Amino acid sequence: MNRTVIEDALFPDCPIRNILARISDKWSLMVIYTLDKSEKEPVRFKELQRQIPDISQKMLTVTLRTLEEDGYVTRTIYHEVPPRVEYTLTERSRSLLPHIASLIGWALENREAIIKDRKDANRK
Amino acid sequence: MNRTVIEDALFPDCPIRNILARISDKWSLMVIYTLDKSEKEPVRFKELQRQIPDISQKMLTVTLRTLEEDGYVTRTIYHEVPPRVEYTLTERSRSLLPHIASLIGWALENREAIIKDRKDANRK
DNA sequence: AATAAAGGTTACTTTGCGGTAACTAATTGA
DNA sequence: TCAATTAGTTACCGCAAAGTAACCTTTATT
Repeated sequence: MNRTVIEDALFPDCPIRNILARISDKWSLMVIYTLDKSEKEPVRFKELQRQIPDISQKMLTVTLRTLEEDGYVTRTIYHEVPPRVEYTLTERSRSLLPHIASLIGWALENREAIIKDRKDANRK
Repeated sequence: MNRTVIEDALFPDCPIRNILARISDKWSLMVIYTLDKSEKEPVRFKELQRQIPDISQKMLTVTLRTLEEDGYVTRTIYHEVPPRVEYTLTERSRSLLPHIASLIGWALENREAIIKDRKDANRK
């Protein structure tokens, strides 16, 4: 990755910006990580809700649908009553996860310094 | 980085989420990459505007101020007329850039497949 | 006397993300 | 007969992010 490639990749309304925007919303990464936790075991909708207690039902649905559209999760419907719908991560999200992890790692290393800087800036 | 750390790092309203949210807004990465392009040469406000033509003056100001608050850029004022204000990246953003680059690299590798999936999903 | 220059600020408006609450389906158990 | 269960959908609302346009400052130039 050289700088020229990156530069081109971020021009206004480019697909890269678009792709990253869709996973940097409020809930996508949280959902992906929750699914990842289960080690390839499919997870039901209700179980996701239990593990992410502060997400609303609507946003869980919307987030899962968007993730499915972009090929990050698969959705399997079982026609039972009450309904059973199971979600699993695709290979695509598994290949994404290390990159996210490296970002989070960076944030963990730098968070104290950043929060301090932020305070100093607002003190003046 | 194991999964437990990542999990903890994403709990609701945690500082990590907060830090990442502030650089995943509409303009921050674009500004950081534009500054990076100049190879440690300070860049003036007007020059940033020229290189990011679709950003509004207000949003360029707001973005730069936020980046300064969090220690990603330094802002140097020269009391001349007309005014001169120069921006440079800090070591902090230079240490962040490789992680972003790896994400963008991933997006480049996967973009065609993702866009295809998205089309297929909407065709049905 | 008017204009341009750089780097903003301000007020106002628009957009869209996300939250809330109510409603649905079909079946089982009390 | 009623409630509970799962996995949603729908309509409505609020807030914050972002866009637009006008205005400001001081000095040099025409």
